[in-house]
Amino acid sequence: MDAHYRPEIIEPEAQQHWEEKQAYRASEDSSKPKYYCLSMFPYPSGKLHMGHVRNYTIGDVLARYHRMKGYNVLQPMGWDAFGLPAENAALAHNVPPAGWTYANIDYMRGQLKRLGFAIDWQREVATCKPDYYRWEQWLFTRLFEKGLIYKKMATVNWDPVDHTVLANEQVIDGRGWRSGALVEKRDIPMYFFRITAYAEELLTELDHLPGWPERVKTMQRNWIGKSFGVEIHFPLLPSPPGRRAGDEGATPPDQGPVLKVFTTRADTLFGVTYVAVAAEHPLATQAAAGNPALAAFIAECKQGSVAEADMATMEKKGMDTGLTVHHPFTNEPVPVYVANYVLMGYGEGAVMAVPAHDERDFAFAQKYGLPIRPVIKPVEGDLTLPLEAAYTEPGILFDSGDFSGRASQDAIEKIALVLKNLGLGERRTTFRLRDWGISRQRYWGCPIPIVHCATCGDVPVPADQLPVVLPEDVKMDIGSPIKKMPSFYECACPKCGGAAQRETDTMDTFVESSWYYARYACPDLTTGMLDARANHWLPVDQYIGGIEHAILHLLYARFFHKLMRDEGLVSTNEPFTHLLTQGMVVADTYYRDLGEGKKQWLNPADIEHTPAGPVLKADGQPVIAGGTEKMSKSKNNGVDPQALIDQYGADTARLFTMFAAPPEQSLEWSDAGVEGANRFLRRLWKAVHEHVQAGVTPPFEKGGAGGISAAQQDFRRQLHQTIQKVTDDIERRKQFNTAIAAIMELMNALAKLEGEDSLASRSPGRPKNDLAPSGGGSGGVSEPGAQRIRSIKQEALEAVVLMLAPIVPHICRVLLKALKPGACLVGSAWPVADAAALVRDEIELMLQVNGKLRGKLLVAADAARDAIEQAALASPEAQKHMEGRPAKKVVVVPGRLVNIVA
RNA sequence: GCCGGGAUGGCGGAAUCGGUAGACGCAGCGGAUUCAAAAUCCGCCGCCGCAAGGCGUGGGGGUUCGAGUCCCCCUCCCGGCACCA
Repeated sequence: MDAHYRPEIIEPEAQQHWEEKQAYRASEDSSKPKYYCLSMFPYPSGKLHMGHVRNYTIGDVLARYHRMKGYNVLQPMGWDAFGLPAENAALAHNVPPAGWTYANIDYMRGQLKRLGFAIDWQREVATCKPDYYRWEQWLFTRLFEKGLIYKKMATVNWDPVDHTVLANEQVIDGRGWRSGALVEKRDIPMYFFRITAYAEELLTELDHLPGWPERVKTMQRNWIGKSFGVEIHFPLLPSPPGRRAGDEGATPPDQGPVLKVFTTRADTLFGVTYVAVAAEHPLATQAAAGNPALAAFIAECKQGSVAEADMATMEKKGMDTGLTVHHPFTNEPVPVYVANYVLMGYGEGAVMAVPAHDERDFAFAQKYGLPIRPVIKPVEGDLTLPLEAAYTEPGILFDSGDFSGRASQDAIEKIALVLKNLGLGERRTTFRLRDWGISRQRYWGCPIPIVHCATCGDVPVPADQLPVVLPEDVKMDIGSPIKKMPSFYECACPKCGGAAQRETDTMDTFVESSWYYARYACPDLTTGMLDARANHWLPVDQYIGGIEHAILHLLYARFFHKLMRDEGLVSTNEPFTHLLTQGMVVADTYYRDLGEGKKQWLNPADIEHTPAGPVLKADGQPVIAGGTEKMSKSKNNGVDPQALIDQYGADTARLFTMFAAPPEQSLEWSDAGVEGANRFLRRLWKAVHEHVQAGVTPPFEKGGAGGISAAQQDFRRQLHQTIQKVTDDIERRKQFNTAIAAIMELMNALAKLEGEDSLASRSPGRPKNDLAPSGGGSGGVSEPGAQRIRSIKQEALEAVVLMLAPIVPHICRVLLKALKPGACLVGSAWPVADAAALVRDEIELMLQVNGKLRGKLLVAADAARDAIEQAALASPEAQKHMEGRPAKKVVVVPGRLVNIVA
C-alpha cells in the first residue's frame, strides 16, 4: 500500500471495480432476508446540492451496513424528471425541457457515481420517459372507470397579463412573478383523485407505523383533520309556529331552502350572531345581483392568490349581504355576511359565527359592530363581562333555552339529537383533507389520458392505445406548447370513432413520485405496471428523505399504495416501514430587488461579507440578506458539493456530512470542519500503513484475556464498547455523528496505547491516569510482548475499518486489503463485540452532596448498596461538604452516582 | 394565521430512561519539529475568580434529593400549508 492517502486514485479505482463486478446489483434469488433501502429520488435540477449528498449518504450508510449484517439489499435510484423548473429553464435559455432534463440527469448521475453510492443502477427510472408514465396513465384510466377520479371546478391563480395559470410559488406578494400583474382567482375544470375515500384508512393506519417519526404522524393526523361535529341548517324563511327547541316528538317538516354550516361547537349555537359565507357561495351571488357594492366586494375577494397561507394571514374582511337566515331553535333572524376568510372548497362554504367563543369571529364582530352573545361559562367561576376576548374553552351553557346548565360535550350530543328530529341537522364527521386536484395546465408533465368527445363525453384512452406520448421536440413559450399543437390534441374518439380532442392538461408531478418506489422492483416490465417482484421487495424497509415531504408526498404515496393494493398490484397496506426524515440543509440567501416584486437571487458563494454588509464579489455592490432558508434552486442558495469532492474526495465529503449533525436535525451549511474530516482519514491511513509495514498479523483472539496489561485490557474494553455503541448508533438510533466520534476516540486511545508501549519498554510500571482502575493486586505490569501489542492493534484496526466502511467505503476497501490480504470489503461482515472484553471489576460513581458534584468514588462493580452508602459517607469530600450535619437521606443510582442530602 | 420542529462554549455538535453539562471535531492559544513554511506531533481551551469557590444549556416560573432533559407561560428561528419539489 501507498504511504500516502490519495483519494483521487483509490476512489475511481474502487468505483470502477464495483461497477465491473456489478457489486451492488440486487437479485430476487437469495436466501438472505431482503432489505429495501430507498432515498427520495431527486429532481434533476442541474447538479447535486448538499441536501442530496446528505440524503444519499444516509441511505448508503444504512444500505451498506445492512449488507454487512447479512441482508439482501436493494438500493435503487431514479429521477423525478417532470416539473416546472424545466419549463423555466427552457424559457430562460431557449432549450427544450426534455433536452435540458436529460442533460441534467447525465451530469447528476455522474456525480452520484463519483460519491460511490452502492446503487443498483440497472433499475434506474426517469419519470419523464414513456415506459414509466405509460403505467401511470394506465392506472389513471382504471381509477377513472372505478369513479376514484372525477372532474369538477377548482380555483387557480390566474395571471391576467401572461394568460397563464401560476403555481403558488410563482405568486409573489399577490403578483405574477414574470408579468408583475395582480393575480386573480379563476375557476377551471380539473380532474380529482378521490383521496377522501381513503381518509379514514390513511388516518387509522398511522397507528400501525411504529417505524415512523411521531412528528410526521402527528402532522399527517392534523392534516387529515378528522373532526366530529354537527351539520346545522339555518332556514332561509321563518319556520312555521309551533316548532320549539326540545320538541323531540315533532315530525320533521318539509324542508324549505336552508343554509348549511358545519361546526364542532354546536354547544355555542345560541351564541350565533351572524353567519358568514364564501364569496363564491350561491347566496352571495344571489345577493350581489341587486347590490353593486356587494358585487364589488365579492370581486375584491377574488383577487390574490389561492394559497392557504395567504388566505389565513390576510386582513379579515366581510360585508352584509342584506339576507337573513333563521336560527333553527329560536327562529330569530340572523344576518348573512360574505367573508373573505371562508373557503368555498371547504365544508359547505359557510360558517356560523359565535363571536363570544371563537377568536376569529370575535375580531370580526368587533370590527363590524356585530353583537357578542356569551353562552358558555367556565365550569368553575364566571365569565367577566363584557368579554375582552373570546372564551374558547368548553364549559357550561347558559342563556341557551332548554340546554342551559348542560356541559359542552353533553349539550353537543343533545343539540344534535334535537336538530335531527327537527330535520334541521345531524351529527357529522368531517375531514379537513380535500380531494387531490391533479390537472396542471403545463407542458412538462404526464399527459392525462382522456379524450373529450362531443357525443361520448370524457373517454379514457384504452390500454392498447397507451401511452399518450408527450412530444419532446417543442418550442417553449409562455403557455403549454401542446395546447397549440393539433397533431397532439386532434384524435378520434376511442368509443364512437368520431372527431375528438385529447386532454392537454398534464398531471401533478406528485403523481409520478407516488409510485416510483414500487416500479424499482420491475423497471423493465413492458407488459404491466408491476409484477410479482414488487411484492418481493415491498414494503420499503427504510425510506429516507427531507422533512419537507412529511405531509404531501408521503401522504400521496401512502394513498397510491392503497390504490395499487385495491387494484391487486401489491399485497401490503403501507409502502414504507421505517421512515427517516432528514433535516433540511439550510443556507443564507441573498438577493437584489429588480422592482415590481421581482428579485434576483444570488449564490452565497458569490457573496463577500464586509463591515458595511454583504456585497457581490463580482461588482462589490451591496446585496440584501434574505434570511436562512432550505437550499433550493429558486432561492439560488445551494452549495455545490462538487468543489468539496474535487478537493478532498468522496469519502471526506461523506464523512463530513455525516459528522456535522445528526440526520434528523437541520444543518446550517458551513465548510468549516471539512479539513478535520480529511485529517482523520489521513491519520487512519497512516496508522494502518505503519501497522502493516511489519507484516501480516493475526488479530487478538476473542475471549482470550490472559496475561495482558491493565492498559491493554482497558483499551480492549473500549474497543468492544465502541463496537456496541457504533452498532446501536447506526441500527437503532440512526445517529452517525456520535458513531464517528466514538471511533475517533478509539483511534486517539490507540495512538496513546502505542506511546505507552514504547514508554513501558523504558521504565517498568505504567504511568497512572486518574480514571484507570488502581490496585487490583497486579502490582507491576507484565511486560507485553511486541506480538501481543500487534495483535491487539490488528484487532482494533480491522474493527475500525469495518465500522467505517458504510460511511467511507473507498478508503476502507484499500485499508482492509492491506490489513487482511485477499479480503474483500463487499463480502465482509459487521464486527461483533467480545463479551469477555466488556467485563469490568471496578466502577466509578459520582459523589454529590445536596445535588452538587463534590467528588468521585471507586467501588467494586458488584458492591452492595449499603457498602456504597458507607463508602460515600466516609469519603473526605462528603465529610467536608456535610459540615457536620447528619445525612437526611442517601440516594444511590446504581452504576451512576450517590447523592447525600444533608 | 394554523400545524410540526428547534434554541447548549467563538463555531458544528455530545449528554440514548430525570443522574459527571460541553464527548468528538473546527477555530484559537502555547510548545516540539523545521534554515523557514506547510504538514505532523504534544499540551491548553464555557464564564467570573489568585484561589477556595461561584455562575452557566433562548427568557420567566414550577415539580424533584437532583432538570439541557418533565410541566406552565413567553421570545426568536426553521419546515409545511394542498400548483416548488
